Amino acid sequence: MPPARANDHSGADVFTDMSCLHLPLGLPLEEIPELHDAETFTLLRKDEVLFEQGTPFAGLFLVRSGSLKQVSTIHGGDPLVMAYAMPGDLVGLDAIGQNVYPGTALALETLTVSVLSQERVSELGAQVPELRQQLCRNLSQEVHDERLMLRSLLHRTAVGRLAYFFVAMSMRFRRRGYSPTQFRLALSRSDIASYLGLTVETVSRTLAHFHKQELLKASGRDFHILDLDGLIRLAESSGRRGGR
Amino acid sequence: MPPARANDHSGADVFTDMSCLHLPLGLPLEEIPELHDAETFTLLRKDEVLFEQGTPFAGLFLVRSGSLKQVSTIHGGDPLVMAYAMPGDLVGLDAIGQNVYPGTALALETLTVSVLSQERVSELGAQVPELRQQLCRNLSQEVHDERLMLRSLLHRTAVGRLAYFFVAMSMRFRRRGYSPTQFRLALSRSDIASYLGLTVETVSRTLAHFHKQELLKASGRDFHILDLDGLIRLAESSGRRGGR
DNA sequence: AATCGGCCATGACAGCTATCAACTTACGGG
DNA sequence: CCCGTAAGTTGATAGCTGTCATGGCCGATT
Repeated sequence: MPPARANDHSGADVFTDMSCLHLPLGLPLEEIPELHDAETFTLLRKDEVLFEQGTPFAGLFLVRSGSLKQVSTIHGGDPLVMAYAMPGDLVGLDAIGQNVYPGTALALETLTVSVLSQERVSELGAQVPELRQQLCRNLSQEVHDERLMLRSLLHRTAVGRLAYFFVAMSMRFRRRGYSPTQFRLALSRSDIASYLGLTVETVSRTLAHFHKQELLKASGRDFHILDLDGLIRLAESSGRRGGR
Repeated sequence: MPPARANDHSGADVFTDMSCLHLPLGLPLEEIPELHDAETFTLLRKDEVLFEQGTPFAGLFLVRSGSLKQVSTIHGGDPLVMAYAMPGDLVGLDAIGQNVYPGTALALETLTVSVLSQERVSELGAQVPELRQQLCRNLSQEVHDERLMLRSLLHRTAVGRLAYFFVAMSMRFRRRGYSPTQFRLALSRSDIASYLGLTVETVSRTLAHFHKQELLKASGRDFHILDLDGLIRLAESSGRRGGR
């Protein structure tokens, strides 16, 4: 655990580790100068939307502080929590397919982002062609990781899903230079449940179970991982469906 | 609510949108001449592998006849069926992230593919820069669709998952110009189960259920959809997890 | 300070599905 | 033609988890 600090842009090739379980579309492309010295900061308060599902692509956003969730609604059904973005994550990349944002980005708390407008993105893409390629690669990589994660979640029980979730979160925080064992998630239980395909009650019960097993202590939205290896073990083995 | 329009992706129903649920990485990019007059055909018999998980990217493959499945193994766990490719599908695109094939491609029956070697791909990418972009877009699109599908599958019961599966298959066949109500899948029940995160028994029972309801008749690997609308209704509503 | 409402936890119960097991069917080889 | 193995089906059972209902906790508003 590198004793990194809050606004850590060190971006030193973080991707050497297969970036397993990289939930949102976060990229280590913070070397883009435009993202740093930009006075193009935006501030949002809780529950304010950064962009809405279905609106045309307007730009990318780098989370500076706070966090947001991305939710997609199918068909007027329930909105599904698709991703959680924390400081350092780049948001909006998944709009490149349709030139439309596939989900609504909603601030979970006071949030500041720096904006990379569409024009700026195009410019950059033209100026530095390898950037586009790099972006594409990273997107592809992330998205593939997530696909794998989702497929294995399909085969896992609630215990396995939540273990997987916290292991993933732990890795993300570690990568960002924060403590991998103690962190705060702005997501509600309900958000977590939606994200994992469970119900609030099951999430609650499973957290209580983890607590009893001395694996993870949750109080409100603060989490303290006591036995990461135990969680990893659960995440890997605790699937019950379609074993073989 | 914004006047949802072409932004369907979200709003509009997932099924009318053609590209949704496009299980494998199939692209309509058959305009590439190299793919047509290529004498670079390869023939594989059942159970032979086209490429193995973890091997470096060597090229793309266009399925000409037969079909294959792509399976990924995590951690020495059970192999998961990730995708099913039928004639017209382009396979191997998901290797661009890591330059490594993320899964093993296995022929489900006698299979012919035309090969687009890595060099050829690079050449083409250089010659026609918009091709690369197009490819990237399509990949992104597909992968996002699949992400949405997987997330909603997480919230669905066996009935919902299988209904979803067959509706998706129906769409794919329709897109390819085949009958959307009668088709043959080379996938075994076990493959389908793995693909959907269920067990063989549940798949079997659910198919029997569909049969009784006059929704879908399955005999062996031949499927005959009797009530597509009914299946769509099930696919959309038959989720039980995390309602709100 | 009191109240209201959202979030969270917990219990009871029912429904769904994995598991185990037995059986049938399909298919390929001797 | 018979048999052996794999694939598919069906049944019984147990376990997990969704649903419904209750109560506590906390923050926000009055």
